Amino acid sequence: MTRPRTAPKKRANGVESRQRILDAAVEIAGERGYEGTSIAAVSAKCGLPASSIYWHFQDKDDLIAAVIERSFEAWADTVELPDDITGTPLERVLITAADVAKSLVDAPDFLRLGLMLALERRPTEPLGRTVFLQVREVSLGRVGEVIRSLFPDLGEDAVGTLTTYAVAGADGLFTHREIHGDAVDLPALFELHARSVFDAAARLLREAGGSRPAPTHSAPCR
Amino acid sequence: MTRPRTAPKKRANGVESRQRILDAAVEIAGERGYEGTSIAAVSAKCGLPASSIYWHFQDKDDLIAAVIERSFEAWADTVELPDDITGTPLERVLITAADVAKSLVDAPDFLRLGLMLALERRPTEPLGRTVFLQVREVSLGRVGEVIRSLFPDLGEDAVGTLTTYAVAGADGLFTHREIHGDAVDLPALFELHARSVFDAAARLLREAGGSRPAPTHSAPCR
Amino acid sequence: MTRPRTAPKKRANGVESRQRILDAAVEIAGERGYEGTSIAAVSAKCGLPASSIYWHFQDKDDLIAAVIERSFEAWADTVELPDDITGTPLERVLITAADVAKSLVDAPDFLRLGLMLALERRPTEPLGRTVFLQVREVSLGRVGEVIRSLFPDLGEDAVGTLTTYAVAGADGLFTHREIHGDAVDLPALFELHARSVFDAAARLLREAGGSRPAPTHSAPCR
Amino acid sequence: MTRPRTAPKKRANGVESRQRILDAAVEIAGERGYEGTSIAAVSAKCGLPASSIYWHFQDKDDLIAAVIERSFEAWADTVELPDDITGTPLERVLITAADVAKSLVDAPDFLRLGLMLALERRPTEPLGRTVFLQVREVSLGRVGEVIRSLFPDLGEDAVGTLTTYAVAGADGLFTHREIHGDAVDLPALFELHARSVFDAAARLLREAGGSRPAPTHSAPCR
DNA sequence: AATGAATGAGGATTCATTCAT
DNA sequence: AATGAATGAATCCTCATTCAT
Repeated sequence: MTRPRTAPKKRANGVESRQRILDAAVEIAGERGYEGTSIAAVSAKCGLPASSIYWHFQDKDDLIAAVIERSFEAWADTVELPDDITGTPLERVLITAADVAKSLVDAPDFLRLGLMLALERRPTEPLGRTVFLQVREVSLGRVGEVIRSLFPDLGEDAVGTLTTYAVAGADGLFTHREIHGDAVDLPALFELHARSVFDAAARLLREAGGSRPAPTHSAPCR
Repeated sequence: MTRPRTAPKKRANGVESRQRILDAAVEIAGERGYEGTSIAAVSAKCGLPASSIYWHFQDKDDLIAAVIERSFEAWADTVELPDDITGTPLERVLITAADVAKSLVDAPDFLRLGLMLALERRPTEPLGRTVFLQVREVSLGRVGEVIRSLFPDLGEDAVGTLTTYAVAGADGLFTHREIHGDAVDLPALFELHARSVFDAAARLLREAGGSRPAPTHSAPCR
Repeated sequence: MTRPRTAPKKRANGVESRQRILDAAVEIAGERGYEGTSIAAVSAKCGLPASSIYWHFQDKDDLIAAVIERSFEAWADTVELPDDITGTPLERVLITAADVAKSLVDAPDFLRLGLMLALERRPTEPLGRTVFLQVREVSLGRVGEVIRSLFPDLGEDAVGTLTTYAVAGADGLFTHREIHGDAVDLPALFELHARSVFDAAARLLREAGGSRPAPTHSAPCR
Repeated sequence: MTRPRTAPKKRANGVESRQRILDAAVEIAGERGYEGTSIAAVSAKCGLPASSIYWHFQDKDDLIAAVIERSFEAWADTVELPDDITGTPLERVLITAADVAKSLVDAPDFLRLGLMLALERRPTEPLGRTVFLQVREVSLGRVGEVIRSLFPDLGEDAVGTLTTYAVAGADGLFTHREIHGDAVDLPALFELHARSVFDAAARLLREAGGSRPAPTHSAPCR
């Protein structure tokens, strides 16, 4: 009765169907959100009957969650936060931002769908939302690491605030591009944002670094 | 095949009914998005039968659009961009940001629903999405004015870029709070964002001010 | 509480509304039949609110019946069976047929709608169907008279059969034209039909007129 | 928001279910026409839930079209235009007419429904109407063949006119019987009609036969 | 590893009609 | 003489899901 959540070695073939379903689902869910994604529509798009979808996934919730999971993984593979520690902090921030900007232009499905789910507030939270929050936590963690490594003298609270600000800004810029279309120059806006985060870090460092032990905004913002 | 007839309960009062419907709809649509908002649910919440909703609104699309319109107007009344030109530009930026932050904590329905709709990409665009984009344009216009008045020396391209960045950042921070709940300190993050925008403006001014004819980032980002 | 079924002398104005409603209703009912004619559609077409329609007509049944009645009257005014008894019987048959053909080309609403209603077999017969059957009986009567006057020697049974055949043929040709469009040359077909009826009359006369007192088809067909 | 699950009563048998649905639909549609045929009524009559009807048919339009198609096929199987070429032309015309008359008494559903649909003029033509027009064209073709084989000397125009007249007359007589009930002696009327068509053929033959090149009614009527 | 057929609940929307004004 | 507002029942159709095969 266990369903192959991870691909079953090489007995194969069911795997392809599963991929076909996910391919169809990611497209529809990215277009229409959770409620708008009907099993019938996915079935029509992937060519497999609805009952086959239920062979591969427990229910709609499970399907959407898998969509987000896979889409996030694909995105995470795209983004490769640079490990090489050459260049000034600002240079490294800018390179990282450019990298993220490019990845969001290429594979935005998971984020679009994830944000849609995240903005909803339905009484019984869909599994997909939980998954998105988890992978988002992963992203926040990585961004936090980058910031921490770039500004080792920052306190944890400041790192938290900056991380939140960096990620939220990225969300906002991504959303803006989704709204206004390809004309939006995402890389340029990300560079602007990267500079802002960098400046903010410097500001916080200055505030905390001086002799004043109690800077105004030392408490983390989330 | 004749239908039975029953006496109506209340005496007709169109305006009030319309408001009741909108009140119910804004609540549900803010929670569950476009598809998740069923006429039956709105009917149950406002007490009027579904058919009465169709007396006041052409269809679900029309209803959602009206929800966004009214909710935006309510929000726009809440935000009062300060006309008093006292204080330094930074002070004024901070005050404005605080004002917006507060308004978004209080009346976020239109923005949450609007962003949900904006992120969707369904083939036949819902009317509500169009309305949201319109009111968003209004917001962008006002923010642009504020920026222009604060930094009169900025070129139009820079104003455009800054406006985009300011609004997108606000969207991102708002979204972040919707995701992570009331624990997120929206006013503090908005203050941080305000400083970023201010610094970015200064930076752009510096770049443009030095060797006037060839600023690095003169092209607007959208 | 009595509704003005016949136009109320000259207190006037309500009369015009009534006509507007009937104009709209005849158009829609002619297009879509009984069930397909919704009060809302009539209301939209005539510009008066649905409730006003109920001021003028008791219910939908009543409205449709009035439509048929008025439409029949308009048609009956169009057809003027020639009273002048000049010409041979065949000539007179042909003239009559030409007249009817022309009238059916010009004002076919009542017949189209009537036939639609007549073909239905719903358990509770609509008033409109009854009205149509009544006016149809009137038509049959007149045709019978014409036939009787043209062939005074025919027995009543033969007159009945011929009448039925003449009218049914007209229905069929009319229907054919409704199906196949304006390309159908209704006058020519009516002339053909008229000749057929004339020949049939002659045939029946011959059969009955000989010394054989028991012609094969003396019983009327309906 | 999860739906409850109940066990299905019978084991799946697609073909039989499809027939059951069509059986129910033909009965209702024959009685009440297109608009009067509600899916709920069909569901009630065939015992399958409405949603199951939508498994077998795309929508109501598709169902009605299938009803017409099947009903026509059943009727076409009933009518067997006699292949044996014994007897005089008149005898053969009479036999054919008798055959058709009998078939129309027995299986009139497709024709009644078809005529109802054909008389309608709704802006978006129902699929069923199209199907009816197609099968009607088939019938017209066959009748045309019979006429052509019986009167080989007739020109094509005359064949066309006679075919139209024969079929339209049949429609009219059928309609008459639908209106006035079983008392109408359809076979007798069809015999009368058959004689008329025969006489008309003879007349056309005579006209054309005299001064070959210029027959009075050489243009076909449709 | 799949799928054809089915199903009850619920989706948006329209229906004919009423009644207070 | 008319109408704005309302209403319960019905409309067509889609939903997520199940289960025997």
